Amino acid sequence: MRNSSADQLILETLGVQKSHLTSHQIYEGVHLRLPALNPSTVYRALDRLVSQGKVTVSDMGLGAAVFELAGEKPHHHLVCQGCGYITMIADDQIAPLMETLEKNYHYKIKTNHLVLFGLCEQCQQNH
Amino acid sequence: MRNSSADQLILETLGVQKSHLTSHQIYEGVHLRLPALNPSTVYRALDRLVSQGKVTVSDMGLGAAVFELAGEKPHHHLVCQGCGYITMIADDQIAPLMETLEKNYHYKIKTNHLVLFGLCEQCQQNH
DNA sequence: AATTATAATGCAAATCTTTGCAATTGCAAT
DNA sequence: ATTGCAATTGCAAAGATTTGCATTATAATT
Repeated sequence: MRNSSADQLILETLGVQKSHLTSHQIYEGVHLRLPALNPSTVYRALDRLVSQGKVTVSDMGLGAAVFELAGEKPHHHLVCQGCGYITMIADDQIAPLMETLEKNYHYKIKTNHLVLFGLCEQCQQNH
Repeated sequence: MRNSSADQLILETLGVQKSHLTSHQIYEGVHLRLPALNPSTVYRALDRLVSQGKVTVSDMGLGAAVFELAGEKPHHHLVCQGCGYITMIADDQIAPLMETLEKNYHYKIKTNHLVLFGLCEQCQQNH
């Protein structure tokens, strides 16, 4: 494992934007600052960072996975499959489960962003 | 919403294989039985089924999202980012959380497959 | 049965992502 | 400083997925 400039750029980009970025958005952002950088380099660097646990991925049902810095404050979402509305879930509700799992399975969980799909109250009725 | 033959084929394929299939694997499977079917039709049908809640998606860190029939018995995984080993999590451990969330947020949760990433006991030490 | 509105499909092009291989770079050991 | 090894990168090609638009099929209505 080596200190790569692509990795650095990606980490900075994620650090600045602090939002959920798709791989392509990341490529675009990095490309602005260093146009010479090849797409495949960016995609490969992203893979690396994820498997190193420095970056996390989640699927928010947007058609593409989204990335963010690992170590950001854990936060979670409910996504309604009826209307698309996204609700935040406080980490208080999730953290205890994570701790239980870590204890039961002797695991150190890195996932800091859960996305759960379902139907909101309204969309259950409109069914 | 209409009864489409592509949808039927996909549901049957998922029903037979009962495993986690990527969109491309699904396309291949369906293509075997009906070679005339266009890729874009399959991908669009898959989208449709997901947003209708008949099929669920999850990212297992394999580089591609995996699909399965909604309504299958809920099951969950821990994926180790060190060695890649996959541990099953009993639904007993997860179900209570889901119920709590459903109550607190008046939601009907459809996600039946959680995938959490982290480090197993060994890989924490080898760090 | 004919008509209409809407959903699903095919096709081709565009876009996004992955992969193989050769060239380059960074790091450590000499 | 030089050397050697392994990781990273660029490039080009292949592969996967999405999109726009015209066409076809479906279901409901008349």
